[in-house]
Amino acid sequence: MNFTVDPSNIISSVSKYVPLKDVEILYFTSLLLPLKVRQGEFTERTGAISKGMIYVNSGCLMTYFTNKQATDHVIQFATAGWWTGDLHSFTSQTPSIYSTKALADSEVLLLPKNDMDQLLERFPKFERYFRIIFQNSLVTHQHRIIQNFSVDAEERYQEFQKKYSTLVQYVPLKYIASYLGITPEFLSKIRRRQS
Amino acid sequence: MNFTVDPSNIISSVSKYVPLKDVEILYFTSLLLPLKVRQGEFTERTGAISKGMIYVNSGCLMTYFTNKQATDHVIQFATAGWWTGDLHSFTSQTPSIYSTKALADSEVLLLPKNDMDQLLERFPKFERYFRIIFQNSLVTHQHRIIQNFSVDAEERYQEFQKKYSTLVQYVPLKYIASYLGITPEFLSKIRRRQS
DNA sequence: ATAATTTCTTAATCTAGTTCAAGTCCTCCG
DNA sequence: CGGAGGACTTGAACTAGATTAAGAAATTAT
Repeated sequence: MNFTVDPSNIISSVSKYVPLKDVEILYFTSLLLPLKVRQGEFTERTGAISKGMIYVNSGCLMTYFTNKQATDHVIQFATAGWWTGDLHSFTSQTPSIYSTKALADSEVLLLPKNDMDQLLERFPKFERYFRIIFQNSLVTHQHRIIQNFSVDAEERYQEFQKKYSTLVQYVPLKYIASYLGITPEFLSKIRRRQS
Repeated sequence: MNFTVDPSNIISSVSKYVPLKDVEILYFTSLLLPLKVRQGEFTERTGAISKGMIYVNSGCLMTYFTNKQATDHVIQFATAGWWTGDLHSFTSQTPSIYSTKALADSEVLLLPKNDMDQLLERFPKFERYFRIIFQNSLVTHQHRIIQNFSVDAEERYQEFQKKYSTLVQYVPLKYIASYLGITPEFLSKIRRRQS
């Protein structure tokens, strides 16, 4: 381990849902692999098996899917305090169909599958934590599906601006377009209309 | 309780992920509220707070969202062995924005919020079960978002037919259209093309 | 600085999917 | 049995958003 990351962020994130004892904190943090990722670098790559769940300590990453026509589709942005990665590849330990890339210099904590399994085995308390994390994420995903069906691109962009006002400043517009499910050209049109 | 439901389905569903002792089975099933729902009846309604997590023992339900323009958007179908309901309303105990309706005469098991909380408190083993359920569901939802962005309606319909071949027979086409994010008229066109 | 590359915008053309309106087919119910 | 309402289809007109191609602006590298 060539550098360390202050684990206080992730600990307080977990503590929001389950109270932790010192021994649990110690064991949990011992499993986390700190990683520095420079802007443009990848933590996960299409075709490779997921290295683990990724907790963003600082910076910003995005996860996207590349289809047969070689167009990218952003499925999520993750800023400090979020978990990201390819949950499917992680769960099934099969080659990933997603890539995860840093949009800014970032510090992340990696929790490999085996280590997570052992963590959950030894301290079932963490089952609760991840159950809540996944449950909340599920609500968000359902909301996004509805939104994509029942709201037009312009309104979706406005909601995005509200919800991710910090991101809007440094995430390239083409990725925002992709996240919204439209082309960069069309996002341009929307932006002109607005001003 | 005016009738009972054989709990062997739900027990074997849970047992697939966590081994259960008799006392756990007994307690768990004691919490489940059996409900008979006739075709066309609702288990959940927009504006009301979620009654609980809904396990489908037999039959088929659908959950949908109605937007300001009064158009329905199906977010999921649930057949035997699936959980359904409005997870957001369930989690936050706020009024639901979804409705859940039976597409066929069905038997469901209701797990109210308080009871689930107590279950998880008393037997943390169930945290694991629901963690896995939510984790898998999350993977499915991510896949659906990607699919809606990168695959056209015709291909989406074909995938649907493969994946839900049992449903296709008795779910009205307009609901399938809604699930796919298109109008019934356009689905009609797609179907004509195919034959 | 200047060149090179990527990002963003603009405009013209095109298309997947919508809307509206009408008609057919089913099913269920008195 | 007939009729009433919902489910499905058809077609014509329309529109949100895609595609293509080009240029302007911003970053990055040399």
